[in-house]
Amino acid sequence: MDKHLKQASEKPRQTRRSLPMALLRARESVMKNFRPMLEKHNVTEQQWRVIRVVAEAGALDATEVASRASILAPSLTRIIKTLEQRKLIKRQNDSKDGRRVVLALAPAGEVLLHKAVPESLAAHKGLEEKIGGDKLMLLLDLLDEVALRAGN
Amino acid sequence: MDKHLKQASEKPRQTRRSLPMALLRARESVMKNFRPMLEKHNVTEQQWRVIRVVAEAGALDATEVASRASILAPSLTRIIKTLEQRKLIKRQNDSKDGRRVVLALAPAGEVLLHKAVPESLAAHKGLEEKIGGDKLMLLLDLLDEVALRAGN
DNA sequence: ACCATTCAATTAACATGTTAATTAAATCTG
DNA sequence: CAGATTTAATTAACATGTTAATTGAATGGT
Repeated sequence: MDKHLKQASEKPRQTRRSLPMALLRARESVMKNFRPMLEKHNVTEQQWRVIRVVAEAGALDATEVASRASILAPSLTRIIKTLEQRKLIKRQNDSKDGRRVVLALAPAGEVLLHKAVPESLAAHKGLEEKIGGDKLMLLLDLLDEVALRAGN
Repeated sequence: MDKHLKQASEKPRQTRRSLPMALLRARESVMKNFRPMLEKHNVTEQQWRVIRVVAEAGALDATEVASRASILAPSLTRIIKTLEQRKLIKRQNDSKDGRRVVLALAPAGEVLLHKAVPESLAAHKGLEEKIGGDKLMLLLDLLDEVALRAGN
C-alpha cells in the first residue's frame, strides 16, 4: 500500500495552510523581538500586558483589565497576586460594588513602565522596518477584522 | 511642535495597535471555531496538532514533531506521555540513533483522526466564509512573511 | 580508544491557559 | 423584604509555555 498516494488523496489539511498555525508561528516570531526587553525587566509577557493596560487607563477593575489584555480571569487573579507582591501594582476596593477589584500602578510600576516603554516601542519600530510599514498596517487591519468576524 | 506627536512619543503604544496583541486576539477568535470539535473528541489544541503532524508524516522523530507543531520540547515530552497512555500514538526507538524517539499514530489515533479531520476542515471552511477567501489567503501569506522576517 | 563537545530528550520549577466549581456581593422578582 | 438569580472574583485541577539544568547517546578531534 503506497503511503504517498494515500496521503495525497485523503490527508488532513496541510498544517502550513492552517490559520491557527499561521497565527501561532507569526506570533512566536514576533515575540522574539520583545523577549529580551521583557527578560531585562523581569516581567512576563502577560505581566507586561497587565501593567500597560492599567497604565493606559489609570485605574481599572479586574474584569476590564482581563478583557483589554486578553487574559482569562483565573490567570489574572494569579498575575495580580505576584504583581502586588512585587509592589508593581496596587489593588483598591470599589466603593460602589464590593465585588470589584480596582487596579492601579504602584510607584515601582510607574518606574518600570517608564524604563520599559521606550524599549518596547523600539522593538515595535524594529518590526516595522523588518516587515514594512504598509504591510504591517495592512496586517493589523486584517487581524482586527478577523478577530471580529471569526469571533462569532 | 504638534502636541499630538509629542504625546504619542511619550506614552505607551496603544495596546490595540500592538502586533502581538492583534495576533493574540485574532488567534483567540479563530480558535473559538475549533474548540467545539476539539472538546468533542477530548483532545487539546496541542494534542490535536501533534496528531496531525504525525499523521501527515507517517512517522517522525520528536524534534521534527515539535518543530512542525510549534511546540517546545518539554511540552512535547508531556504531551507524548498522555497521548501514549491514551493509546493514540506509539513511540519507537530509532535504530540508528539511540537518543531519538520516533512517533507514529496508533490504531485509536487513526480512528480519531478520520473522525475529527472532516470537522476540522468544516471549521476552516466556516472561517473562510466568515472572512472571505481572498482575505484569508492574503492573511496567510502575510503571516508567513512575518514569521520569516520577524523571526530574527 | 579517549576525552571533550554536541545533541535529543527529559526533568525541574514556575507562570499561564482552560474549564468547572465555589464564594460573596449585587440585582432581580414576586 | 425574602428568595432566586446573576455577576465578579477566586479556587481547583489539569495541560501547556518557558527557561535552566540534567541525562544519555552520538560525534569530533587527537
